Amino acid sequence: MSIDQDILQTKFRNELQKAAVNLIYTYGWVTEKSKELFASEDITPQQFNILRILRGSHPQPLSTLQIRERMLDKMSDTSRIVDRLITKGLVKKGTCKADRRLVDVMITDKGRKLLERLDAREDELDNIFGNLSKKEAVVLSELLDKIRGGK
Amino acid sequence: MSIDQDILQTKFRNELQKAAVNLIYTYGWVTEKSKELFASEDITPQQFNILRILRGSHPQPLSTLQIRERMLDKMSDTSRIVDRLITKGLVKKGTCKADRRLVDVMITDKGRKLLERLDAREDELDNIFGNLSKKEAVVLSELLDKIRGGK
DNA sequence: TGAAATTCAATGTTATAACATTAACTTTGC
DNA sequence: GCAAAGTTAATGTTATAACATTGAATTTCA
Repeated sequence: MSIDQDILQTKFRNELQKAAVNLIYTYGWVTEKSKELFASEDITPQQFNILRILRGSHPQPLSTLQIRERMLDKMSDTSRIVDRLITKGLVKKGTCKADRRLVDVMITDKGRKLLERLDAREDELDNIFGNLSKKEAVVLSELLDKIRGGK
Repeated sequence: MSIDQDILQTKFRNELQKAAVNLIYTYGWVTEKSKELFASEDITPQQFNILRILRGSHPQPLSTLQIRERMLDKMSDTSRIVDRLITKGLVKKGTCKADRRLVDVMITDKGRKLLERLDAREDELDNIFGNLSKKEAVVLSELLDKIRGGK
């Protein structure tokens, strides 16, 4: 369905505004879809993001700042999301011995097993964008890069 | 800058995943930019969204549900955002006489004056997408529509 | 008509974003 | 070596998303 029909606004000021509204709307649609998958493991997209980052570095621990640098959402509230993952037993943390300001955050076996279960369902994630061909996905990425390009 | 360089992840599983990550990342970039403009009037994007909807119907009031239906983010917490706008004196509400379950929400003169000040700066909003040509914006909208197309 | 079902706004709860501040710790410069 | 500056994680605050529940009001239907 086109953006004109999906929202009740019938006219846009210009094509740029229409594309901007469409981007915001489609983002909501995509995150909504992905949440369904994560909810089956009782985690949120941000919690998944941190788990994936920690698996990437395992068994090397990462500090809160290192995790934040690798997140899509740079300003996110890493300390508190990590604390929620600790409550769930999916990560653990301790003080870094070399620099006691830092914390060593590491994924637990339980956390890694959870990710393995999600790995088996990667195709469901890909299916969210399944209506696009590979070529269309490339064009989309190029256009998105270009939006941010001026900076 | 391309998405590969913007985030520290060097490889993606496929072009679909790369486009998905790029969409999420670019959404964050765009909303960040637009927030700067709204912050100059001390409102948030969601509060702006509701004000704009109410201006569209003025002087006819809308119920909470009617506002929500017109918002980009359907599940958003309309009652509480409206209450924050009331605190700021930008909207007012009363009980609908025809159906006392509903509330009549209407934009105030102060709210309309705020929107008029932002109207004068529409070009700043357009500039967020200014790196795209009109044709590219059309292609982007078509691709985004297609993502959601399969339902 | 009157009970049941439905609609609607308000409110409660948890997770997050974005920003500011604080306190602990380390590095720098003298 | 020590004071000042810088770094880091934690915490506080406000706004929001998403979901569930509640209670008031209305509609449906027997």
